[in-house]
Amino acid sequence: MPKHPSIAQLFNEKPVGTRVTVKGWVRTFRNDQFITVTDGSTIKTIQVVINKENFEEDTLKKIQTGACISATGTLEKSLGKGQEIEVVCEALEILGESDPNEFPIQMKRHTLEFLREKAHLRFRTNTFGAVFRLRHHLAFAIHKFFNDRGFFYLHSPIITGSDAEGAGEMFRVTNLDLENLPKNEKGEIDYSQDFFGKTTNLTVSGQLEAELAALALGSVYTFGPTFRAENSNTSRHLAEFWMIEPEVAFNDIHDNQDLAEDFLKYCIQYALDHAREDLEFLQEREINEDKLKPVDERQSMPLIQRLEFVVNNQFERITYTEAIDILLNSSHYKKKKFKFNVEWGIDLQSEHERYLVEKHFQKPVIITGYPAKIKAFYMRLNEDGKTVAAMDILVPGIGEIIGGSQREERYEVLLEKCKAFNIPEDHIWWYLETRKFGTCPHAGFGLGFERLIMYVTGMQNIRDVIPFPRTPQNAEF
RNA sequence: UCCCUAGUAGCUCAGCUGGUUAGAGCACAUGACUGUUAAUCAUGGGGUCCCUGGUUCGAGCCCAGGCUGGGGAGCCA
Repeated sequence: MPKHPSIAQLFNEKPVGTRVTVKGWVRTFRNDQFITVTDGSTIKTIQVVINKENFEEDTLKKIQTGACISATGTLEKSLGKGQEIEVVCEALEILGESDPNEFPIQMKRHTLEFLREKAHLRFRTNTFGAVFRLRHHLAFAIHKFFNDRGFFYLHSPIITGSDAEGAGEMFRVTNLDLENLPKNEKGEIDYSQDFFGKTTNLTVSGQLEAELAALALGSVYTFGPTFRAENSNTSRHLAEFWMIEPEVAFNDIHDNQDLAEDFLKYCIQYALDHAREDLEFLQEREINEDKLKPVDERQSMPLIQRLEFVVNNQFERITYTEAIDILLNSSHYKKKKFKFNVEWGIDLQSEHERYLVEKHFQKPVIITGYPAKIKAFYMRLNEDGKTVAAMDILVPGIGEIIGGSQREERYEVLLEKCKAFNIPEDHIWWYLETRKFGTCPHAGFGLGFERLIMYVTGMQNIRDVIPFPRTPQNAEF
């Protein structure tokens, strides 16, 4: 514990009449008398009141927006209207100056795009303070949810020798001298001289490893960084993001849906219970930002109401085949408003998913039973022989937030799928072996952590919910 | 990667049909005021109009190419 109380503590305990020290950063200095200070412990700021007669002019000059100060004085009930308590300052120390001509964060509206370029300082703003406090609470909620249910936290490798994860383009990991690559007799690059004696990459998914662990420990989850070298330039994709992947032995696709729905609701409820003030701030922010937008682009429900709606309503559960029927029978389809064709066998396009979630059901939807051809090789083939026990959870505003499946546990069927998907057996021999030695039904899913944070905070761009976003052509900071 | 769109002061933006010395609010500096709430009032400083080239008597404005940001699509979480 720091020797001084945080601003959050001061507001919780309100030790009026006692001598306290506040340390934090100056937001504004009004009237040569009132310093608004934030220390990040809460969205709230505390007002430090000074009598300028009592302080050196040099000190007063250094009370600038962005400066770090330590103020000691008596905590009093505020005489002003804007706040309940304030510190009547007796001693003031400037811990770190901030040249106002250079400090870019002002007490005014900044665009998120501008703040993205100041990622090292944007933590100081209300918005990013709220977002990153929520990010913490959600991470904690995830661990608590799984821990309370007897799951074990599995650390899947970040550097992987497997190139069959099948989830996307990978980043190569090497310590070969790129200016002078070793070659074999055929003139090819000799990867046997690389650090691991073979080609290695950053992981695109911990799922296969999680399956190995689940078939021994029962219920496990991973929660770690994941990397995709795809040239995706959207507000929903990152090259480096954090993913949660539970995997449960003996669960089928229905258990998997129950787990995913419980999980999402738990995390959202946890945020509502533990970060209410931050959510209220973000809700206000969203309402104000919406005023600048055309009416049809505004949120139909305020943030907190949206979150409570998800917590209090059953997710809609439909099959892919039913989804296609709904789309085909929609007036939207009959008026030819979809850009992409709708027929059984297509991969659902963003516009289709959005229609189902935002127009038709207006709540989270779980779609199961996708055509085998458009889903990954490890998903369990259904009795009909053409669909798999896959599930996607779609939420309004974000689209797909969770993708999962019951895994193919039957050795022979999995071998066939490997052939059909051109996955060499010797690349995943270890994965196949779990189906030879005591295989069992099991299921799991993957959740993009940043997408959950987007949904809970209402932030529209994924670059604003991770401290230092990694996207194509951008790895600043 | 494809489509659309934007780039003017530190920030957010305006800038007419191509026409004289490029504007506002905020921020900043100086002063006044002193229980303020993004305080207020007065005065002041501050510009590679994204870059390169072109058209023109004349380009912030028109044209071409590029760079960067944003939105959408694809891929996906």
